[in-house]
Amino acid sequence: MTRVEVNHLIRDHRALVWRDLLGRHRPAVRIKRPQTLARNLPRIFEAALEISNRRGFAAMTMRDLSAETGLSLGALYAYFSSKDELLTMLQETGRTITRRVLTAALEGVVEPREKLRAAIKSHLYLSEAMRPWFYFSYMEAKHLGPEEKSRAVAGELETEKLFADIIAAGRRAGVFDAPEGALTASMIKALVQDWYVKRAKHARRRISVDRYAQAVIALVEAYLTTPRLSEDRP
Amino acid sequence: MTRVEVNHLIRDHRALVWRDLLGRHRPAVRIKRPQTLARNLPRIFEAALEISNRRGFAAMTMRDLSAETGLSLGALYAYFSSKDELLTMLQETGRTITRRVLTAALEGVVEPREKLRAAIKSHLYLSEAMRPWFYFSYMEAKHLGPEEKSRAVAGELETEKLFADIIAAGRRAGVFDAPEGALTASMIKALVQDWYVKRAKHARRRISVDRYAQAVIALVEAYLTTPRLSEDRP
DNA sequence: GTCTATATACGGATAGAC
DNA sequence: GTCTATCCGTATATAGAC
Repeated sequence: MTRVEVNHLIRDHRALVWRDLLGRHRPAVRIKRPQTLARNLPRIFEAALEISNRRGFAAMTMRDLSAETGLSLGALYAYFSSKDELLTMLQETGRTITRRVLTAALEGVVEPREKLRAAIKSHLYLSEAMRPWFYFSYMEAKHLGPEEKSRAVAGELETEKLFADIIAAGRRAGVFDAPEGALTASMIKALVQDWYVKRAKHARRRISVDRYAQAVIALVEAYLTTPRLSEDRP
Repeated sequence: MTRVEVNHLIRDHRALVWRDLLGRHRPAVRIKRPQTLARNLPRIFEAALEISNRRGFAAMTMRDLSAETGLSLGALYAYFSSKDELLTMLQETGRTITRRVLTAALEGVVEPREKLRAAIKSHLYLSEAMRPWFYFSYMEAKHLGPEEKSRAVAGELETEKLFADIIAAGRRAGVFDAPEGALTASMIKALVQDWYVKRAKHARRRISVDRYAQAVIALVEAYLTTPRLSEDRP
């Protein structure tokens, strides 16, 4: 799974994700012409992510968004019914695309070592291609309403389970020695998240996404394939 | 380094941290009697952390804080001059105590393996004892003003450098094989942060801090002590 | 569809009595 | 030191013209 392949998957799925999104928010979106929507909604989303990721969603005012997009306050409210709904729409987009692309990226890969590598890489490449969305989802998840928050948590666990299932399969196949499979999956997820949450730091150090991916893979594989020694302390 | 020892260190240093803090904010704090300060300021801080960690600092209103502490709006402003200064005070407290306790915890430990284990454990135990502060520092760091933000970043890097220095020393001593020392340090930090950022998840799974510490240590030691194979892909 | 102008409410912060 | 009452700015959201 290369960066280019992941980017192709993103392109393939993006249109479907937008359609899903609009389907779920029909009454709020008062714009009728698909062309207008396609021209402005992505700009609104990008601007909202940019401002929110700098100062936080709560601190972003509709006037900021208006200035950044070039649309008036009144116009903005034709694309969503409230600031809160904008938050929900943004979160949904990130979650949906993550699920779709990751599923597609792993289709057909069966050998556990290969599959684990592919899962780590495609997650990293995906987060690289859509960094603002990932960062936003991570930082603003707790500001969601109860039902949206529980969807966000479910999405997180789904991704984590993907790693856990690969490790479990590897154990059954005898290629992994994993005394803490679920915990290892959770640690992999933490490492992947750190890539996009601390993006600026890694960039300053000139760490490329491929080098980071290799480091994570090497770390995890050393753990999963080292014969466990019983001298390890309790 | 046990949990109990870390808790003792926290207790020993707490008073000094408070004094530092008040020294730096003298003009803003209008409360004169130390007793009154000692009774109310901790309550204000706890309440602020509790509300902020649930809904975000920006979304916390002074009226919320007033309700939660039982102090009136007017009274609150005798303890700090603005909501922004409250944010700064909260951040400073967490940073200062982290630096002091971690330094004290590693005093006298020299053997690299031992030292790395002690650093991981004491960081985890510390974050466990002061979870609200750690979570708050992590989530709200980006909402700080420029000079406070750069202090926060410096604090992060200081902690990370602590891990990096131990790994470098271990490499010189021949006990660690670390092709990516700095990156490994950054990954350890990410894993430690995940402990307190995703606290609820770990609690739900009944993962104790000791079990988590063991998993992180085992993961990292497997990587740092496995002879590197050149068959690893580029 | 998009604009300007505005209703309405809520937030941070202060004044001044006790 | 703490309270109540209030100032003043700014936020979200809407009305209605174009």
